[in-house]
Amino acid sequence: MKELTTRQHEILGYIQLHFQSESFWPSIREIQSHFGFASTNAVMGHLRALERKGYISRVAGQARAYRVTFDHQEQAPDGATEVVEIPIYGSIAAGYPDGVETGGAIGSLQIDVDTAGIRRSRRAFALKVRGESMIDAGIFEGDIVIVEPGLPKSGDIVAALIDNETTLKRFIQQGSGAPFLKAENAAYPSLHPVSELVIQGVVKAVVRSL
Amino acid sequence: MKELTTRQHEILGYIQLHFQSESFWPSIREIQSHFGFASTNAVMGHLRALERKGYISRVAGQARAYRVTFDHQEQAPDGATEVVEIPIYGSIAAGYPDGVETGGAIGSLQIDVDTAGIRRSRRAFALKVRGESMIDAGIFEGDIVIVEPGLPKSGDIVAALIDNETTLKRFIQQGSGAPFLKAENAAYPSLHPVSELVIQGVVKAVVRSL
DNA sequence: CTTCATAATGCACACTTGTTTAATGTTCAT
DNA sequence: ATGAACATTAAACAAGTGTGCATTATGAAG
Repeated sequence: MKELTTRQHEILGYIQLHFQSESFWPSIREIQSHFGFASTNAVMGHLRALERKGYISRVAGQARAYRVTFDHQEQAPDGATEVVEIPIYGSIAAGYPDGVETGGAIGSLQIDVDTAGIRRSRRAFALKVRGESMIDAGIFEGDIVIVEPGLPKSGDIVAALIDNETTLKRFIQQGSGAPFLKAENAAYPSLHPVSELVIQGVVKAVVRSL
Repeated sequence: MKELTTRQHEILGYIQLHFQSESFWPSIREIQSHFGFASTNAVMGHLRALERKGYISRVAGQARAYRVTFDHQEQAPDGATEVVEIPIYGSIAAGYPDGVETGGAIGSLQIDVDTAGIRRSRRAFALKVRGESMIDAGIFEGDIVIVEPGLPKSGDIVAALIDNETTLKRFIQQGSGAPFLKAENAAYPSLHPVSELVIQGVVKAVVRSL
């Protein structure tokens, strides 16, 4: 594939951008005005060059009738990042999620381990958030949190089993004192739990579909 | 969504098919001759109907300048959700979110299309969020938003190009009035942009690594 | 030094294409 | 039967749009 000059590169970039945002191609005069040319022929020359070099293909005489044949924006070569499938639970009834029987799962998602911030070795799971106790931490009802089993550090958001129900709270441990759980919502009280505190895991990522 | 008549359905099918195979839209006369109409006005009526019912959106007076807003047919045939790789940009400088300079990507993430709420056909990209203008919508600095190029509906969060910088705002259009952009942070003003508003895409998902 | 590709101006032409107005006939629910 | 939405014909207009020719200038290659 022949190289493009700077100007040709800009033109190709613009028409692809225009196509992406408008879903139809720019006319020659639209390209002209975008680049501030005084003549449509400046554009013509570049389009001819792009076609000659094989980047686009045009239909002669017809309006906005062309296509980008060579996709200029190459894909990032597949990195070493690994994609894992994570089951989504609506709630986790009694203690730890069963990783084996996925009967309770209400769905699943796939995401690469780097983005989710998890290790493949641990069995991560996901929860669909109910309630608004973490709203001040930017976690809303309907969001999906990815939880990795493990011990929390102070400040982590954890999935904790309280009254037989999984709840999201911020885990706080000051000095060597007893840890407590803080709801990130001014309307909710903090919990100073007794010994019966079961931490199911640490929230590693939040995914929200809009 | 209002129902389509048989004829309207055929027309919509044809223009989508034409777009798929040619990557640009058919002109009115091309539609006309494909269906054997004796008058361009037969097509005009159907296009008006399709636009009125919200299936397409047209640019008045311009050639082949429209788009299909509601994707009528086309459904993923495979039950297995598909994982796509999405490039992450730190910012989009001069209006080229594509890989014109692939160096712009600061990473990539992989996620299944269902969770991200995107279509594989569109070229989605991701942005690392800077600033706090969307804090009230639960989008914080450092979050990653997945953006799909396309036209926004009122209430959508969009990536918009303002002063040569990509910014997240909520897109509001009341009735048929001019749209404006609203920051989801009480400390930030709303923007009533002039015509030079470039919407780079609609935010479909938010991913936060903790 | 000449030649060639790139880059751009200026202008006019002609085809492409969207749009309008006027009319006719159909189907369908009220 | 009556209005409303649908379907289509017909002719003409105006704007959108691609294209050609003439011309100038620059930098790299031969």
